[in-house]
Amino acid sequence: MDEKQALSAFAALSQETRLRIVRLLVTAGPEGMPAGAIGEAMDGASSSRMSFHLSHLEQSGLVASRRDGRSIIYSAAYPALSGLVEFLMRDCCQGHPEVCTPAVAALAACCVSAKDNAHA
Amino acid sequence: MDEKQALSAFAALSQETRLRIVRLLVTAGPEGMPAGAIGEAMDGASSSRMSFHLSHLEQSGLVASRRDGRSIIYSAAYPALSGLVEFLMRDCCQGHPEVCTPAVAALAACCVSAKDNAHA
DNA sequence: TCAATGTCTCAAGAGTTGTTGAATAAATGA
DNA sequence: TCATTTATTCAACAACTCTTGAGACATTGA
Repeated sequence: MDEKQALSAFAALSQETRLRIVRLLVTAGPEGMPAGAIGEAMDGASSSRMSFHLSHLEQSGLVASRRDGRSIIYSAAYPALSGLVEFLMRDCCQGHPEVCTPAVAALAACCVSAKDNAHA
Repeated sequence: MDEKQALSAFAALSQETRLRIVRLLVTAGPEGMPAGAIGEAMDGASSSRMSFHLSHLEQSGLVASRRDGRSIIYSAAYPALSGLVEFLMRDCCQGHPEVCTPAVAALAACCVSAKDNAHA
């Protein structure tokens, strides 16, 4: 993740519909969802509007797509999300570890019950 | 951190100058830096331009300011950054813990040498 | 009090972004 | 082949964002 990619990702996430799509896909898991189903979840947004936002997200690298019959399935690009988090907090510890451990703890909290390798 | 705050924070981070300011302040530590010094670090951006971006960042909650004599000192709002990371990845584990542990690991990597409470 | 320093505010203009509706394209099944 | 379903592309327009330059405000030291 370089600055250019991070800027594109943050721009993608700074729009209400797109942020909701990303969060929906994050919880939907690796299998993803077809564009139509995502559109319905966005209080029935028009197809051209969905297409605009989905392609914006795909170009930013935050989601991936694949065709399945007539549908196009979109899914969260988890490595890109990890990379963005890492980019944002990179160098946060330069002499001040107390500053970023809360961020780690907050993020780790959602994984703790499942696995305990957060410090790997 | 709610959706509105997250949108504002992502919008703030989606602009090159502002992203650089945030990363500069993150590494600068809690003491922060005066506006003028930040401007010099942004290849000498004009004072009105810096003021525009700094107040944008302050409104989004990502940085804080305080006056010190003639200078105004800006510093990173670390809790807001933690909150944003947490918001972005919230619910990432719903049945798929393998999906977010890389993000935790990436973030924890920068803290590991200092402290080992990343799983707290 | 006055000049200098550091920063903010404001208005104007160029550029960018998001929505809409109509048209297009790809895949499927009758 | 033809109608249907699913999704994309395009042009136009309104709304928003960023930069610039001029001016104003707050603080300090002479």
